[in-house]
Amino acid sequence: MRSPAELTELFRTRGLKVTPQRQCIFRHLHGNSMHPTAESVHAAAVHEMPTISLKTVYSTLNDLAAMGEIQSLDLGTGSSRFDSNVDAHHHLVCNRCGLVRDLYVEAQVPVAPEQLNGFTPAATEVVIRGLCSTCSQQHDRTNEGDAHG
Amino acid sequence: MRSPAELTELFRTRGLKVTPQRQCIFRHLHGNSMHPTAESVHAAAVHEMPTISLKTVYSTLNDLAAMGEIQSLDLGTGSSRFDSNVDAHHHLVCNRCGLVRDLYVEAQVPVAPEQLNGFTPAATEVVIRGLCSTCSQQHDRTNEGDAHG
DNA sequence: TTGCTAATCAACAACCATTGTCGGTCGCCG
DNA sequence: CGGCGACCGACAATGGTTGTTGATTAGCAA
Repeated sequence: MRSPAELTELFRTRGLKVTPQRQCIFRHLHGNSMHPTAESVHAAAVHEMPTISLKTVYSTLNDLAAMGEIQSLDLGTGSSRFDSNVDAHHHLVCNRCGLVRDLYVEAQVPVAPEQLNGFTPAATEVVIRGLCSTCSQQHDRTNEGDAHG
Repeated sequence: MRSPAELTELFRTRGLKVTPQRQCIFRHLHGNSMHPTAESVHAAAVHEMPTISLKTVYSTLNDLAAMGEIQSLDLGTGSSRFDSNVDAHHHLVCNRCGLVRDLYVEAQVPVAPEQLNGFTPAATEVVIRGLCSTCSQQHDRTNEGDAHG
């Protein structure tokens, strides 16, 4: 996504006011590769602005997503995650802790035209599910423990 | 998924009772490639059993998914969809009407080990989003109309 | 056939993520 | 400076899903 300064410009151009709340959200998203939920953006923002409301966070995130400045992801982890990375990329998702990591890979999906059968593809999303490094190690230990039991 | 008869056996083996409700759900899932939601399974089942409850449908679907007989999909269409196809395959999803189609493709996702960085992959899901044939045509007409206005 | 027990039902409440509403206040920016 | 958009708090409402309760039904093993 663009820098907070650029987003400030963009919002002004669109007739949207650049409030401290929005700037706060811009800053928390910029360079953030954690794929935060609205809740966690709010939690982070509250440290700076104790009275910022979850509602404001949601609407600002939706505004940004509508402008294409961030991406809204539904990875089946219960709540939407917001990705400040708009480049073409895919995702690794931990089945245990829900961690999401960006994955830069050119996926080859050789779809024959007759398989499309009239379907017009627009975007290809690849999600690799598994266990993140932390959960992998915990899983190993769990297995060891089971083996002894 | 297996045939209703096989599922009947499986349920008995597991100590689960084979009720008319469950059999009705088995039948409606078998060979169904529509990726129905719990709601739509319920709607179909009600035609045969007017008093079958949505709750029963949910719990039976969850039982089947826990046994690996069907697959629960979250494709960002609002509600979970249940896929009676457990083979390795991917999905086409219509951005407009939410239609889901199976896609049999061997996706090549060349992930370098250093990209995994400790992540242990278990499954790769590919979702191609776009417009189904029906919505594609409607979209074309809409564009024509816009061009005239 | 009987009896245990799981399954089901209806009706309802609760959950979670998200959005809407409202009245009142604040403050961005032309 | 002033209009209007944004914000707040507080709350209700949505939609999908799960839990609860108490009564009834019925699968299936003995």
